[in-house]
Amino acid sequence: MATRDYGQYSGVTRALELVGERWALLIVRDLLVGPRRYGELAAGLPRIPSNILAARLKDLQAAGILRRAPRSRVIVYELTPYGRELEPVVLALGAWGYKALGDPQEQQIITPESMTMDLRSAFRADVAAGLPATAYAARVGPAELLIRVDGSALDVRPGDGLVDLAFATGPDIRRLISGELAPEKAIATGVVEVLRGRGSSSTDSRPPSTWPPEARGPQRARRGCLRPSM
Amino acid sequence: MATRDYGQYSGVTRALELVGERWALLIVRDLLVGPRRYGELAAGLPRIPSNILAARLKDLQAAGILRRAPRSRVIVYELTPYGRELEPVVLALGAWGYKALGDPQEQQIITPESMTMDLRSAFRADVAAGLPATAYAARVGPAELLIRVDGSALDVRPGDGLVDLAFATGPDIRRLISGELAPEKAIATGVVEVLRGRGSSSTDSRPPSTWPPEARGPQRARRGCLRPSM
DNA sequence: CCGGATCCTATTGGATACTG
DNA sequence: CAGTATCCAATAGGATCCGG
Repeated sequence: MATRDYGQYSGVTRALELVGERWALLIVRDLLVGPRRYGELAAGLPRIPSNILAARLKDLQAAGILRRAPRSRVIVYELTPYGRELEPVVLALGAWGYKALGDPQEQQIITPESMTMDLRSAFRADVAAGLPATAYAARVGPAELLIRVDGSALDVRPGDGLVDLAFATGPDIRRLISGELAPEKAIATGVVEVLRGRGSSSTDSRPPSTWPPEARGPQRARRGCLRPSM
Repeated sequence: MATRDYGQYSGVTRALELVGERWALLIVRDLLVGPRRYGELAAGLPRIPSNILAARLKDLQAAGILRRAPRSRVIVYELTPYGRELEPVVLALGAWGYKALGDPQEQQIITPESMTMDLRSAFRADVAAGLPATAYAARVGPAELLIRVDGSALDVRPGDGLVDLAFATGPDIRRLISGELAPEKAIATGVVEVLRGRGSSSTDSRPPSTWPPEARGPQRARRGCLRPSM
C-alpha cells in the first residue's frame, strides 16, 4: 500500500490504512447504495476535488474494495464482496455521528445516498419484525426515497414509486434517526407529516413548515444533490 | 469544529469530521481499554509525533469524546460516555481490517491495547454463553493478556494473574481472530500452544515456533510496547 | 459531456528540538 | 513527564486542460 502505515500489527490500524484517508469511507458509503459512475460519485460528494476522487478510486481498487465494471459502454464503480463488508462500519459511524448532528447549516447538502445510509443505520430489525410489509415514499428534506419494510428486512433506495404511505419530514428527522424521538411523538409534534393514500409519489404535497421556505422548491445545485438550505 | 467539513448533512460525514483525522480513532481505541496518561498513549502509538498527539487530544476533548481527568497528581485521559459509544465503530473496523492483515512486518509492533481490542472484536457472545466461567493468561506474541470469559461477557486487559489455563500463540492467531481458523484446528496445528495448569503466568514457557527466534525474548522498544519482529 | 490528468497553492501532518 | 515550537515534507483543494 502506498499509504503511510501506522507501524502496528492490528486490525484497526490495517483498516485505517486502507480506508482511513479523507473521502475514502464516503465513497464506500455511496457505493453501498449501489454502483455509481464517476460523475455520480462526484455529484454526491460535492466538495471532493476530481484528482482526489480519481486517486481514491485507484487506491480502493488496488486494495480490493471496489472494482471498475463496464456496463454497456459506460464504466461504473461497484464494491467487491470485501468492500461490502464495510457496511457495519459505515452504519456504526453514521449512527454515532447522527447524535452529534445539529441543525443543518447553510451550504450543507443532503444527497439521496447519504440519507439512504442514514436511514439504514436507524433501522431496528427487531422492531420492524412485528410490522406488516409496507412501502413508503419519504421526502426527507430535498431527497426522495422509496422505503420498503418486509419482516426484518429493510430496503431503502433513492427514487419513487407506488407506495402504501407517503410522508415528508424536516431536519428534525435527525431526532428520530438518532433515537431521541419516538415515532409516535414525531408524528404528533409534526416533525413527520403523514400524507395518506396509496398514491404514487409525494410530489403533490409541501414539506412541513420546519423547513425554511426557500428549501421548499427543488433547487438543484448539482446533478442529484439538493441543499436543505439552513 | 475547527476541522474541515464535508459540506454534507449526514451522520457519516459528521462522524468523520469528529474522528476521521489521522490517529484520532487509534487514540479512542487505546482509551477504550482504560484511561491512559499522555506518555502511555505516546508509547502505544509508536509513530505519532507528540505535537499531533497533543492536537488530537485537544480536538477530541473539544468534541466531547474524551476528557482530562486528574488522578492523584497525574493527569489521565478518559473517554466520555459519548466517546465510549465509539466502541462498535472500533470493533467493526478492527474485525474488517483483521481480514486484510498479512504476516507481521519488520517494524510493526503489537501493543497490549491493540491486541486487547482485536480480541474483543473477535468475541462471539453467543458462542461464549455455553462455556463455563474461565480465566486465561494469553501470550499473543509479545503482549501478555488476562482474559476472563463469564457467560456472554468478555473481559480482556493487559496484565497477568491467577488463571485456569495459559496459552501462547504466534502471528497466525490472526487466522483465529478473523474466523478463518476454528479453535480446535488452531490447537491441533500448533497455532495456539496450550500450557496447562492453574498456574500464575505464562512466563515459564516459550512461544510456539512460528515466532521467529529473535522475537522470543522480551525486547522492549518503548514502554509497554514490544515488537513481534517479522 | 464524461472521465479523468496536470499544475499550482494552501493546509496538514511528521520529525526534531526545546521548555515549564 | 507533558506537552510547544519550529521547520520541512506530504496531502488536500481548486482551477484548468485534454482525449474519447
